[in-house]
Amino acid sequence: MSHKPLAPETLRVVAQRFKILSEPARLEVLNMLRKGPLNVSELIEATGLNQANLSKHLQILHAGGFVMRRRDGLFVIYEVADHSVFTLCDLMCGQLKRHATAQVKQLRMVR
Amino acid sequence: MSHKPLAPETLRVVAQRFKILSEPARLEVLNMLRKGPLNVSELIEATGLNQANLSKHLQILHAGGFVMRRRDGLFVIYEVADHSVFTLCDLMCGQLKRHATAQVKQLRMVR
DNA sequence: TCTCTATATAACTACATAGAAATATGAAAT
DNA sequence: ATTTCATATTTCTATGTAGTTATATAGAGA
Repeated sequence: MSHKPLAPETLRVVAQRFKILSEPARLEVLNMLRKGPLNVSELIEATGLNQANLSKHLQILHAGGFVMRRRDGLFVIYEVADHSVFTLCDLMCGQLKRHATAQVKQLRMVR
Repeated sequence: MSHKPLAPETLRVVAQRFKILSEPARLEVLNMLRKGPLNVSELIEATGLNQANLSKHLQILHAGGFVMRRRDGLFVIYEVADHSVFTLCDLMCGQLKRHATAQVKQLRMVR
């Protein structure tokens, strides 16, 4: 009756990737990069995050392979590595809407 | 040049949903429920989680609308509410594989 | 070389949460 | 009513990490 157990290691690495997307700041960074590459200074302006904090988030996104980077003189330019991340976000939004709708219906039944 | 800013509230709730999926234990619970509904006792056995801990994870999954529950006598039966969560996981796995492959290629270039 | 600018890292604090143990709730059965 | 079983909740501890400040690195130019 039980389902084939996924390797604990698999569960860990997948969960870890979800964790990277579980910060509003990082989602905003990805969203800002949706239209195209930006350097760190532009991202500071676009997101309002302070330099050190943004840099940390960028390292995390980069380590997870969500963004690529290249140096251009003094600047470092970041860009989305895998646009399927936006598919993920859209799916998540869809679930969110369905869940919210279900909750509203539930409330209506109570009244 | 900057992208349309998403409402901070939107970013927060989407990030919060990703956070729910960012725990190996919760992913395992969902995976165990993939084939069909199970009660808590069966889930304890299937996952190896202790009762209190599993119960907490189930509350979190339920609050997020990932699972539904119903009582059956002494038992409480949980079931996946929205199977699109598995689409999310599959997408994440795909990204993971591409990222891993890219890293291997990168290593080859260094040698 | 020294200096300036852009970005990264270290060190720290504050807060969130996973896990475990103890206790509470709730439904059935005697 | 009380006992028993299944599940939920509370309380506590330990760990992880976001944000901030201060400092380090790296490249460009004088």
